[in-house]
Amino acid sequence: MERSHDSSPGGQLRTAGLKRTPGRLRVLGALQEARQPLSHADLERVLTTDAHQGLDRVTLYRVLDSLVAGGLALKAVDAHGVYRYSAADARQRHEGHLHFRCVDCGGVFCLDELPPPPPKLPNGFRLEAVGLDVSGVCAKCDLKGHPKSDEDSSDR
Amino acid sequence: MERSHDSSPGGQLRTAGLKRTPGRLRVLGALQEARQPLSHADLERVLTTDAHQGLDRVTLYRVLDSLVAGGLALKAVDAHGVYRYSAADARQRHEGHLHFRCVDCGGVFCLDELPPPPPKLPNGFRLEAVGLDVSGVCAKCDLKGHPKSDEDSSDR
DNA sequence: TCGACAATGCAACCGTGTTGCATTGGGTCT
DNA sequence: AGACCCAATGCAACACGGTTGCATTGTCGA
Ligand SMILES: [Mn+2]
Ligand SMILES: [Mn+2]
Ligand SMILES: [Zn+2]
Ligand SMILES: [Zn+2]
Repeated sequence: MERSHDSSPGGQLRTAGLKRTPGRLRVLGALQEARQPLSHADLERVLTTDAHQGLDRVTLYRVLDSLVAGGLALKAVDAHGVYRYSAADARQRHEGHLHFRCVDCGGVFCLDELPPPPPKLPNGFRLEAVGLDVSGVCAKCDLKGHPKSDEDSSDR
Repeated sequence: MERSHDSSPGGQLRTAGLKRTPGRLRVLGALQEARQPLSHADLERVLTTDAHQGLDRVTLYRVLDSLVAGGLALKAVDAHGVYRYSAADARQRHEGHLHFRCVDCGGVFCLDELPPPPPKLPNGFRLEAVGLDVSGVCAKCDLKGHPKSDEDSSDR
């Protein structure tokens, strides 16, 4: 039985014109399960189970490249300068509202607020993206003590 | 002659409680001259002249850390995952309006538009920063040919 | 002027991401 | 099913940004 519009990982790969390999299936599945964008390192961890051993480092990078090229995944830099990947369709479900990122625990929370209207640009300028980064400390992390003058404001 | 509120690099270092060393003076000066945020590599280039040889790589990183810690410089990740630094007071002059970043040439342009109002947060959440990232292609880069289906959309 | 302690230089290291190349394996055609 | 082609994989080596440890130098206050 074969549906022409298959929304399973396999069908999505076929639709995108990508070969359906074990690695791509597992990575795409992991991205769709994930509740936040995952880094390469995250994916190596989540793909290494008792059952399967993880992909080769380089292969994972190339799998991610192919998913991005095929429009099945999105790639963005996080606050530490590391690329994070998310399933494209998962991203669509978070298009109509803003998000808050906790700088302490890294958690991402959906807000009940609309994205800002696109700004007016000078003549000849072409707008491609408007990203609003709302960040701070979430309720749980705010309770767990903020030792007056936060000594541990280290990055990377 | 010594003013208590000295806005020169030397005075700013003193006010911030940082030792006034040649490296810090030159780096802070370079950041204040700069018209865009500079990366570590940018600074190595701009600090290496016929007159002076550049600081040691590691020292430059530590100088930048100290300026950030002292509140004299700001640190942010660019689209390629590289840290860029700007003088804090230079940044203040760009607080009342938005900016547009060209993803092609990297240029930053001031927009005649106000920052968005801070969003409402769930109870217990503490807002620390709201960053609006407006990006696309500037007028000059848009002219210089976009070969229909942009083959060169490579990152990093 | 002297001494304490911060800042520097140098070497070694780490994590992320890339490139080259030989080998494997998916998809397709017969 | 079998054969073929080229994309996908694994492995080694590399590039680059950024960090750590430690001995030496220099700032600044006593
Ligand atoms: Mn959401
Ligand atoms: Mn401006
Ligand atoms: Zn949190
Ligand atoms: Zn441009």
